[in-house]
Order: sequence, then structure tokens, then C-alpha cells
Amino acid sequence: MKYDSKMCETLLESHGIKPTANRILVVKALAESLRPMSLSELECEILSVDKSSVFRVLTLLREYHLVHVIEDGGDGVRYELCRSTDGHEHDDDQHVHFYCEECHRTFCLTDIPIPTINLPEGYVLENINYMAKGRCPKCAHKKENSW
Amino acid sequence: MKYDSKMCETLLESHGIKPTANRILVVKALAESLRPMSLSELECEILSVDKSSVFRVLTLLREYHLVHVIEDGGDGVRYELCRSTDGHEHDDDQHVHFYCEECHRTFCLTDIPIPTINLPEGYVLENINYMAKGRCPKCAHKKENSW
DNA sequence: CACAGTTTGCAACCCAGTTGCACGGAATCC
DNA sequence: GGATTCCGTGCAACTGGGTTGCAAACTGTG
Repeated sequence: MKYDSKMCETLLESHGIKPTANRILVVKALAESLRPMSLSELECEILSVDKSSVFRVLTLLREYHLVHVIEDGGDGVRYELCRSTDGHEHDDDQHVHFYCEECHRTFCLTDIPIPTINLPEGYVLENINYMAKGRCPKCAHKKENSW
Repeated sequence: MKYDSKMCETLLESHGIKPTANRILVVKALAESLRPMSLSELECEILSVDKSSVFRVLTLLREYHLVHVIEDGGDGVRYELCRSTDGHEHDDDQHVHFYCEECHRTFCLTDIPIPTINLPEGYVLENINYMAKGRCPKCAHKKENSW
């Protein structure tokens, strides 16, 4: 998918957010990334913007359900653009993620839906985090060869 | 399940760990807890032991596969006693966890196994973290009444 | 008892995430 | 158009969980 600044701008507006320069940059970075990004990854990606500003933009985007967070198994949380039908409270596009313990990247397995379970009586489900961990194709391959 | 100090001691020994006072306390706390505990929860539970000591005990227990960690969706990681057949590299007892966004506690749904998926070509699976989030029976009930 | 190795508590450190604050630019109101 | 308010931003400082360094206490072995 190709994203230019203009598209990010309208995306923001369609969610009722004023499209400032920083916000567009953050959305663009997220949109162009194939993988969910951590705060620090975003910081590195957009050096022109201060860490705290990136943080505040992300918080804002979360409030307006334009991004959601997932926990990579590693250190912190990662942010992912909601690609679902816009503006919904809950994201329909929940899918399985894969965390590579070698290169510490998180992949979206977009076409694998999260298998559901039957919760015991009384529990109210909000959302599910399904994180598979191991080695991504590239790292698994590398290892194989180095042995 | 009832756990006294003696049992914890033998549990440690059976894993090849010298059973010191602190270690027994930590294992006991974990064993008695119905839920996986965070480092800080353990700190509060065992006030007599220093934070860093708890931390070191936990690291040790992890090395010897007596406890494993899971990510609650919240702030950090939680520690859970491995109840699987002892000493295995990988825990057979992986089950679904439920994180209550109200009271921030993590529950083990011990009798719900993690549903498996078919990973795309090339990915090497190590383990899976299945975390359902929402409200636990108690909190869901509370909310219901307050409305 | 002396000695080497291990375990522990304390204090200091680290660092990602977060907040306070004051400047600067945009929107709003005479 | 110019004053005023509001909002977004960068900087610096703070926070708190996790981690490490170090020296004291403790263990056990000859």
C-alpha cells in the first residue's frame, strides 16, 4: 500500500484530528512500516520530531482509535495503524503477531485471524493479544547456515 | 493446592537449586498465589526480602526453568511457577491468561489450552503468549451494579 | 579457625516512558 | 488588523521498574 502525506492528512481528518505536521509524519511512518513500531523505532524514524511529541501524538491517535497497541514479547508496546473499517471502537482486524527473538522485530501475520476461545462464566472479553514467538524466516535461515 | 516451606525446599532441590531462605520464600509466594505475580507484587508480599534479592531469585528460577514469565498486557512481566512435568526446557502447561483491565490482575485459565495456528512457511515457533483482556467476573459484576 | 565461594542488602544507576513548563504559531474575537 | 486565547511543540526534568556494583554476612570445607 502506498501512502503519501496527503492521504495521511485526510486519514487524520476523517477521524476528527487536526492534521499537524508532526501527526502526519507519525501516521506516515506507521502506514509505511510493514510492522508495528515501538516508540523508540518511531523516534529513530522521525528524527526531526521530539520524543515527547511522538509520544503525545501516539496517545492522541490511540484515543481516536487510529492506532492500537500490541505487546511485543520484548520490552515495551508497539503501535500499529488500525486498518479496519474506520473509527470503530474495536478493531476488526485483530490478527496474530510474530515476535522474532533474534532480531527483535514484530511481524503482522495479517491473514491469520486470532483463534477464539470460550471464556469461563463471568469474564467479559475486550480484546485478545496473540503473540507467537520464535525466529522469523530470515533469522531462522541465517542460523541454519551458521551451523 | 497447599504448599508449605518444606515442599518448596524440596522443589528447589529437585531442580538443582540450593534452597536458601529467600528462595523458599519466593517460591512459596508464587506457589500460593493463584495468579502470576509481578516483581512488585512479590516485593509487597515478602517485605522482609530486598527488591534486588527477589529479582535475583527470580532470574535464577527462570534459568532453572522453575518459573516462566508471561506478559500481562499492563506494565511489565509476571512470573508463574512452572507446574509442568519438572525440568523441561519448554513448559507443557501453556495456557490462556486473562488480564483484567479494571483491577490489573492476571488470571490463569488453566484448563483452556492455547489454540494453535499454522504459521507461514519459514517461521520457527518457540512459544505462544495468548492474553485475553477485559474484565474479570468480580469487576464485571461490580460495574454492572453501579450502572 | 582460616579461607574461598555464595548469597544478601543497600545504594546507585539506567533508561523508556511520561510530565511540567514556557515558547511559538494558529485560530478567534473584537 | 491587532489583541487574546488556544493548541501543539521542544526541552528538560522527573518517575519508577528493573538492574548492577559492592561490601558485609553467611555457608561450608579443610
